[in-house]
Amino acid sequence: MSGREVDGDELSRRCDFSFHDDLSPTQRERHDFMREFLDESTLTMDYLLPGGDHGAARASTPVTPNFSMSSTSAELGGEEDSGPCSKKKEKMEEEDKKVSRRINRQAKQKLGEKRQREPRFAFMTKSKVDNLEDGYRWRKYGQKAVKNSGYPRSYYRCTAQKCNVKKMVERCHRDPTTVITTYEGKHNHHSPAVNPIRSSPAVALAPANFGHFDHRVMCSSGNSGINDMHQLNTACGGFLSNPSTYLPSLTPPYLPQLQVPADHGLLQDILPRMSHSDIKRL
DNA sequence: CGACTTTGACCCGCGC
DNA sequence: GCGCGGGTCAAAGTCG
Repeated sequence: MSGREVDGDELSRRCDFSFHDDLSPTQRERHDFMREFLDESTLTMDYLLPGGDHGAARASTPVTPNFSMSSTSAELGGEEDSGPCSKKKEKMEEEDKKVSRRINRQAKQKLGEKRQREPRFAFMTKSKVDNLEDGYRWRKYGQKAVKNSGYPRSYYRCTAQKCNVKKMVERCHRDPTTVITTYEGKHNHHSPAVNPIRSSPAVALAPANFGHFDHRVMCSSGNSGINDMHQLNTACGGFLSNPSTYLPSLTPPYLPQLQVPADHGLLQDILPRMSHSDIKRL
């Protein structure tokens, strides 16, 4: 990644657990109720950035045919392939690749194909390790420094074929013990068996190692306009009502707080299967 | 040797 | 139009 920094203000806001300025009174009431409930049950849940840009349709800039080929194909096209001059040839091929990539993108733009964003959701986890084991295999494809934060953001893609789920992992700069994991998209396959050799020992699924987490999970959706839990759950592709779809290895007993009995109104959207005794405690 | 990580370069969209 | 920042690509390096 380049040394360019990424604004950490967003992270600051994300780390502000008491944020609910944009909620209506009813939503705020629900929100407060949820907070109260969650605080007592050690599970924290909150909205993040309801006005965030994630998933928001962006106006596409008009395609301008002015991308210059003067220093690439046009220029290179006039040169002769001087046999042993393989370096030159390689350079030409590289340039050609770049140009064709650019042309592809512009062609897509012309066809009105906007870069589409899958719904996203994020959750915060207290953890010593950045990349929490979630049962899927991920390949890191990028990392960027976060502005005003000493911690970089890492970009991962699911390694399964035809599955373009991505996740971003970053540490909250206000609370370095908190890891913010943002998922984008939904897996189109079952979670592969986790290779015990390759998985990090710190995140192995043994309950003993689960002590690295404090069971505090914070869910959010970056989609704008999401202002109640049901919408949030929907936008999360059902994550909240079925977190194991996304976090198969964090199913009970590892995430016991994510269980709730039926018929508890709002709560069941988020905590679908909590035991009666848990509710009684409230 | 394949899978994965690292990292500089690049592209795109947005705000000014 | 320009600069900035988020996100992605892809070559090179590393590891088992």
